[in-house]
Amino acid sequence: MSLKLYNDLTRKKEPFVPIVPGKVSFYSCGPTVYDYFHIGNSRPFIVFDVLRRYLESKGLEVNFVQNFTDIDDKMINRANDLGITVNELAEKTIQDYFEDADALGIRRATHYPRATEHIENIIFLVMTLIEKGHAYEIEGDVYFQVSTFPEYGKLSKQTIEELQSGARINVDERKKNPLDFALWKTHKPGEPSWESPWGKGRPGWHIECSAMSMKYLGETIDIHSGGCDLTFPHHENEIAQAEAATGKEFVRYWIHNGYLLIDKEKMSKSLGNFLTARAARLKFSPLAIRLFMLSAHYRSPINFSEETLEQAKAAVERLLNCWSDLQHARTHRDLGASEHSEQLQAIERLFDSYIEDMDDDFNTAGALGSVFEVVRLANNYLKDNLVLSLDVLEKIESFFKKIDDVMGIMGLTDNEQHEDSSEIERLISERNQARKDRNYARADQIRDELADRGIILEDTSEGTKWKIQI
RNA sequence: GGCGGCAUAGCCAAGUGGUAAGGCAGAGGACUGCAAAUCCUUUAUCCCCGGUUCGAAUCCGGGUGCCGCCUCCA
Repeated sequence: MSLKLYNDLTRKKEPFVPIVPGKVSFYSCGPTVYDYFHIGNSRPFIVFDVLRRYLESKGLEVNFVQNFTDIDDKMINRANDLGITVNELAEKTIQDYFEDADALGIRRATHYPRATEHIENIIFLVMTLIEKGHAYEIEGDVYFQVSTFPEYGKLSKQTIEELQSGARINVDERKKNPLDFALWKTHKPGEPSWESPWGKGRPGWHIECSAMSMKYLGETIDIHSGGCDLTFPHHENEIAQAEAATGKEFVRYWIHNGYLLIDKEKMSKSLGNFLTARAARLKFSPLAIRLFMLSAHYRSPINFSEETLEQAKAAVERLLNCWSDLQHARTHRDLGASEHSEQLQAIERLFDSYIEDMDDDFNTAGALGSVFEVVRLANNYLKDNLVLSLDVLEKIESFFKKIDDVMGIMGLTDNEQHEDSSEIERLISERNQARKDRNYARADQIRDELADRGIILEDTSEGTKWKIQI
């Protein structure tokens, strides 16, 4: 059993075989840091975080690189609007990025290269392309000449001619071909610029990813990911730049996530129909947002709505309730050495099924099915057996820990519980004494106080359970 | 015009040849100081038409509808 990934380059599912056994080089296109990222932007961050974690769970060492685009038109315009420098804007936005990404359980990448810190690498790459006849300079601008790269269009499955016929852009008359794209842009007054062989200027957008990917991961890497709207032109151009320069294959597996829609429309800043990830995570729990993102296949469009998020939240609560019931049972039930091999085998089968789905092009929605089947198994097990097998309990707990370590939907590993459980237990005892004394006013008071702290109490036939509200 | 995706129960969503996972909501039941919460059980023949096949949601042809890329965009 091994991982298969849908490769957009071949439009087929292919067995994933890393270049270097045991290691994975993974470049994921990151944000342009001019504003908070919105919940649509967070889809690739979350799903590729999960893919990265899954690879690691298989024992692979993943070198995960995500860039920050910190110089382009949007950066310049926004900085001007705010009356700050482009660098100040970048610093502030990157800080905000980490605040939101961390809160959403997105693990830190191995490297976060920024375009402005790799100007030398970029210039060197542009020089190489000029030397090799793939690029030309006009009045301080440098363009990539697509006609010199016959494979141009191989990712978007279009020929240069087909791409031209559909072009809607206003053609810059100086370019040799409308599809030629800027590698270097000449300096304009009031814009940040760097010295280069072509005068002062700044890099084009696409070149940074090629340059930084090669710097941190090598000329040929395993995986390059991004939103499907980056397929053309961004990733097509990255391929052209890198492969024209090195003569080697740039990326083995290209993977793209589908859009997040809102009211059936693409969520985007230009349409103005966006919700920032910050607002979303404050309104819904990060765990619910993650489960929502994983509830559909990563390549399918997914519709964001109040209703779908509430559904995800309820699903997370089901997981968490099961977990807290298991913890309660551990301390309140007899743990006999009784044989429950049927359960053990069933859990193993469900874990295999989870792996099978994840291995099949990262089918998180299918994998979640197995997760919830374990929930039902666990609930039934607790319901049907007064004396529990420690083996079974540990097997179930281990299952949840493993899937949570990859999906991050239960907060078992990343969100440490900061509540003082002994304090809570003490209040619960006090409340139960009050209940025995029929002092329900005091009992309810304690329950309300804990509720204010986000602790939910549940009275059951085997005592009072507590859990944290998400 | 070119390229591509999608259509499965009230909602979300797996499933690519053998009579449809899972989640949410709903209904019934259990538990309970009322309540809440929780748990259990339960709910579909897969957009339409035609074809291939012993057998199709799953393959082929046609149709309808929705969406995306070809311009900055995750």
